[in-house]
Amino acid sequence: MPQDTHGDHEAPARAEGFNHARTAQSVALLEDYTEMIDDLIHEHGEARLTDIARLMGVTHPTAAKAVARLKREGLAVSRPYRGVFLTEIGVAMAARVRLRHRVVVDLLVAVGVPAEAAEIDAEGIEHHVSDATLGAFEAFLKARG
Amino acid sequence: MPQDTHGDHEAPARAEGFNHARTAQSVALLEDYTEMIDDLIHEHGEARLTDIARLMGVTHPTAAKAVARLKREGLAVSRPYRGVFLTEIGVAMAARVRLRHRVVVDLLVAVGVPAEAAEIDAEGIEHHVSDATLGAFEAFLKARG
DNA sequence: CGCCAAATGTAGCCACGTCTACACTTTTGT
DNA sequence: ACAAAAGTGTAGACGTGGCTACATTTGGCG
Repeated sequence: MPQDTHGDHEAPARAEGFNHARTAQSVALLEDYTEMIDDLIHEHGEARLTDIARLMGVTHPTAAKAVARLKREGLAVSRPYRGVFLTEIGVAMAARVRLRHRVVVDLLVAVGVPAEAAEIDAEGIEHHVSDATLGAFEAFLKARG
Repeated sequence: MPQDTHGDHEAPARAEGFNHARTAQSVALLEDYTEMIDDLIHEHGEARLTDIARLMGVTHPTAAKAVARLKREGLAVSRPYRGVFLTEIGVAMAARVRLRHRVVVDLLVAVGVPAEAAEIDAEGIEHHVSDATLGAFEAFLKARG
């Protein structure tokens, strides 16, 4: 819902973080669905709308709209009453998102967060982890082997 | 926008994290504005709508709507054409949010994230940090004093 | 004091994510 | 093969956060 038709005018530095967070939020949904679809395809050979909806914790029309957006953005394809599939770009995004998710969870655990909380919190945190931060996380994890 | 009228039906464990993240999102805006108002009051003695809007990186009607919601939720008070003030609850929330923000930034820096990226990313991350995770962060920071 | 600029309020629009309700396919089971 | 069940599509409603445009109030300055 950020629709961001404009940008920053002349936003003070303080606002940068907020605008950034709002933008991230708009991408988060794409990332989550993309990863979920990729998971389903790997596990069941196909991604059914009903399964997507159930696993995402939403109703099927909501999932359908999300898939429509994925298609609009060139991340997925599907034909009526058939499953959903990812495009090359979608697959790449899924891989990137999955890697980031694992790194975030690992880092949280590494600094002492209980595994269960780490999994839940990571779902929200990961979308706000920039490349710079991700790199630092990886370096930290590597350094303590 | 989660309107969450119901909850989980019977969401699989997988969905828990997503629902949690969606709920957090709905609270994030309240937290951000509350903290911003608190900051302004401390720095300038009052929180003007225009300043709030500018610092949040939005237009003034958007800030006005947010303030209206804060008032609805009992976090702030204001009279027409006067500044905005926090209720006791609002002040408490601001303090909690500020502490959490600082801990998150400190932790990011502690694991090697550049200060600038840490500040920006923290703005999005903090809203998804549960009490359990926050506690772990504090323990980690203390342990390496 | 009066007037104009700046601040605030209000109305109306759009996009989004969510839901319910209902229509229509596809699959399944007897 | 056909009816019932399951899956999918589509319409319509809501709340929210964003914006622009316009109305109103404050406040400062000549």
